[in-house]
Amino acid sequence: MFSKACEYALKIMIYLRSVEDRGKLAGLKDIAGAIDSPSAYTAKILQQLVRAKLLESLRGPSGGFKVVERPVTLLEVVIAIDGEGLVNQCVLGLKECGGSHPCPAHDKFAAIRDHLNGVLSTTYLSDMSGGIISGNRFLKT
Amino acid sequence: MFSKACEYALKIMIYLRSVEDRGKLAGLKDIAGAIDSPSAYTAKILQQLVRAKLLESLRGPSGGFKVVERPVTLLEVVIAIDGEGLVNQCVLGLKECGGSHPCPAHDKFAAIRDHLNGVLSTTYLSDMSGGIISGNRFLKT
DNA sequence: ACAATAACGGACATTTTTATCCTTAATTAT
DNA sequence: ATAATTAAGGATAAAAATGTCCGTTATTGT
Repeated sequence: MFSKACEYALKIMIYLRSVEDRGKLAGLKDIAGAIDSPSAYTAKILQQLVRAKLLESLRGPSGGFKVVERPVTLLEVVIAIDGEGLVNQCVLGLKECGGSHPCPAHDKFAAIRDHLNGVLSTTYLSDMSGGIISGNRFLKT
Repeated sequence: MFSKACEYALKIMIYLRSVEDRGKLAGLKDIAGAIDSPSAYTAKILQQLVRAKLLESLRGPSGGFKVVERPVTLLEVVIAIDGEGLVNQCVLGLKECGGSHPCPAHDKFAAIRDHLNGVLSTTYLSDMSGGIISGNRFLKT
């Protein structure tokens, strides 16, 4: 469904939201440990998220990353890493699908895409971070 | 959502079902033309579908491919090419997700997966082929 | 039997994704 | 100022997905 990079990105964002809820910020090693991801690759994804303006970074000792102030949806994270394909492209790969030129699966998958879109666009990082803080939800193993 | 190979596979199966509805069978070139896919790569996917027992092949002049007799669902095609990951793995990539060890997104995505699973497992090739035959639905451009 | 046809299968090539390494730049604390 | 720390960025490597090429095998029609 999502690329590996996007899975990491979602976990990063949820984790950072949970850290920030506790008034802290986290560095690369901390993050990679928390989500069990390869550190150097995680650094690349963090950079993408900073460029996409979903994260802010601070260099130097006691530096690290934190989520921007405004509420952030899962959809924003997915689009920042995987692009809009999942949410607006034909499942059979047709360039133009819909209107007078639909693929055979168009209607059934339009409903699924709407469902997915609905969840992604109305779920905020803050909806996910509570379970991490309370220890009822997990980001690894 | 699906790999390119799986997109091709779904188009192949729907196309072949529509051809067979008209009492014919189709060869590689015919198929690749109908779904606008690279011929050699398409051949590899056809082989996978034969091995998965979703297609039967006939060699020699007037040979080609046809869908097996029994009804085939979209889910069978997806699993044959992309495996069961989409349908039973955690969207955040957790090995174990659910029960006492769920990821933060578990519930919301379980619903989406159920929806997807429902559509894939109850939609048959024959449900898709009519639109191709009548020319109201398309497999390319 | 023979030639033509079409699927099969292995090897190879290209592209994309995932992952690592190492140097540079910025910031902090001493 | 200096040393330590941490993100940024470029180059490279490894793996997986996508795509191509070509010889082999089975089948058909003549």
